[in-house]
Amino acid sequence: MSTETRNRLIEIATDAVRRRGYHAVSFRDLAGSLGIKSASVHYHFPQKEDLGAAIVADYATAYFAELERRTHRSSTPTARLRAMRDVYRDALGDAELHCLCGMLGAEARGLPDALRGSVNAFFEANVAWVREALPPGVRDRRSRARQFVATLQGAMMLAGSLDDASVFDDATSRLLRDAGGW
Amino acid sequence: MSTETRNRLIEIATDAVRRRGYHAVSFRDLAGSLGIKSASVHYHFPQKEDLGAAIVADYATAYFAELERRTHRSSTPTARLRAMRDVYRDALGDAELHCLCGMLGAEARGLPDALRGSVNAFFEANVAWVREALPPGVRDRRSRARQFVATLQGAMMLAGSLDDASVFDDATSRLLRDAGGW
DNA sequence: AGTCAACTATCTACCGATAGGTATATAGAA
DNA sequence: TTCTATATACCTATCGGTAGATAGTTGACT
Repeated sequence: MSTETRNRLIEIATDAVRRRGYHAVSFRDLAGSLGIKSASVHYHFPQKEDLGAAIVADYATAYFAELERRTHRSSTPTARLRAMRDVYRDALGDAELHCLCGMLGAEARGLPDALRGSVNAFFEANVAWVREALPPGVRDRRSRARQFVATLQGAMMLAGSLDDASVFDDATSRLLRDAGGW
Repeated sequence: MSTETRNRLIEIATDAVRRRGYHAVSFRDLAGSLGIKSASVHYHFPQKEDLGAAIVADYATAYFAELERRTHRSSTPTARLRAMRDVYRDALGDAELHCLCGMLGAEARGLPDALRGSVNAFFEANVAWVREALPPGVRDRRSRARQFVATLQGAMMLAGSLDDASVFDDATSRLLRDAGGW
C-alpha cells in the first residue's frame, strides 16, 4: 500500500489552502498539480471535508513536532516563546505561507463543523503550549497566552496581506522582550 | 435616481463577507436576500470586484467615522486606543462580525489586485491612526502601532473561530493597560 | 396637456466554466 | 483472484457574467 499520492495530496493541499483559503482550492487544482484526474483524488479523500481534516491533523502534528525540535528540556521561557514565533516567521519568510489554522479560522463560519472543531482544537493546544511556556511566576497565564497567540496570528495576516515581513517582525518583537520582563 | 437597492446590496454584502469571506458570497445569495434576481445585482455592480471595492470603501469610511465619533480632541491616548478596541469588540459582541478587512486580508492572495490594494490601504490607515494616538513620548511608534493592530485582528479571528468573546477580551486587555504605562 | 424619447431598474433566459461528487472500467501488484 | 490506484465519462448544482425584453419614470418638445 503506497501512501505516496495521498501524502503528496496533503502536502499540496496544505500549501494551497495556506495561500488562498479553503474555498479557493478545488480537487481539480490539486489533481492537476499531481498530473492525475480529480476523480482519483476522491479515491484518497471521498469528500473535501476528509481532505480538510487530514491536512489540519497533519499540520498540527508537524507544527508541535517542530516546536519540540526547536526547544529542549532546558529551554528558557523566552527561548520557547521565541521558537514559536520563529516557526511562523520562517513560514512567512521562506514561502510566504500563512498559518493553516489562521486561514481556516478566518473562514470558520463557512467551514464544515467538524473541520472548524479541528481548527479550534489546534488553537486551544497552541494557547495551552504558550501557557506552559510562560515563566513560573507569571499571573493571568491564560489571558497572556491568548494575547501571545492572537498577536502572532494577526501579525501573520497583516504581513501576508501587505506582503511585508517587517510588519511581522515589528508586531512580534515586543512579545519576546515582554517575556523576559514578566 | 434611487440608490436604495445599491445601498442595501452593500450592506448585505458587507455582512456576508464579514461572516463567510469573499469567495463564499455569491450574487445569487445577495439577490435572494433582497428578493431580486442575480442579474439585477450586475446592474448596480457589473463585476464582483466592483462590489468588493464598494464595500471596502464604504466600510473604511464608516469605520474611521465611528472612531472619530467615539473620541474627541481632548481624548487621552488610552481613551483613543480603547475606542478602537471597542469598535471591534462591539462588532464581535453584537453580531459576531469579523473585521471586513481582517477577513479579506486573510484571503488576500486569492483576491483581485485592486481589492487587495484597498484592503492594504485600510490597514495602513489603521496603523497610522494608532501611531498618532500613542502618547507623545513613546518610541518605536510604527512598530508599536503595528503590534496593536495585529493583536486586535488576531484576537478577532481567534474569538470568532472559537465563538468565545472572552478570548478577545483576554487578548486585548493588556493592550490598553500597556498604553497607560508607556 | 399630450406625446414621445430616454433613462432606470428590474426581469427572463441564457452562457461557458467550474464546483464537488459518482459509477464503472482497467491495468498492475499481491 | 482480489486489492490498489488510477482513468474515462458523466452527473447536478452553482458560479460570474451577458443579452435582450419590459415596466415605470422623467423630462423635453410640440
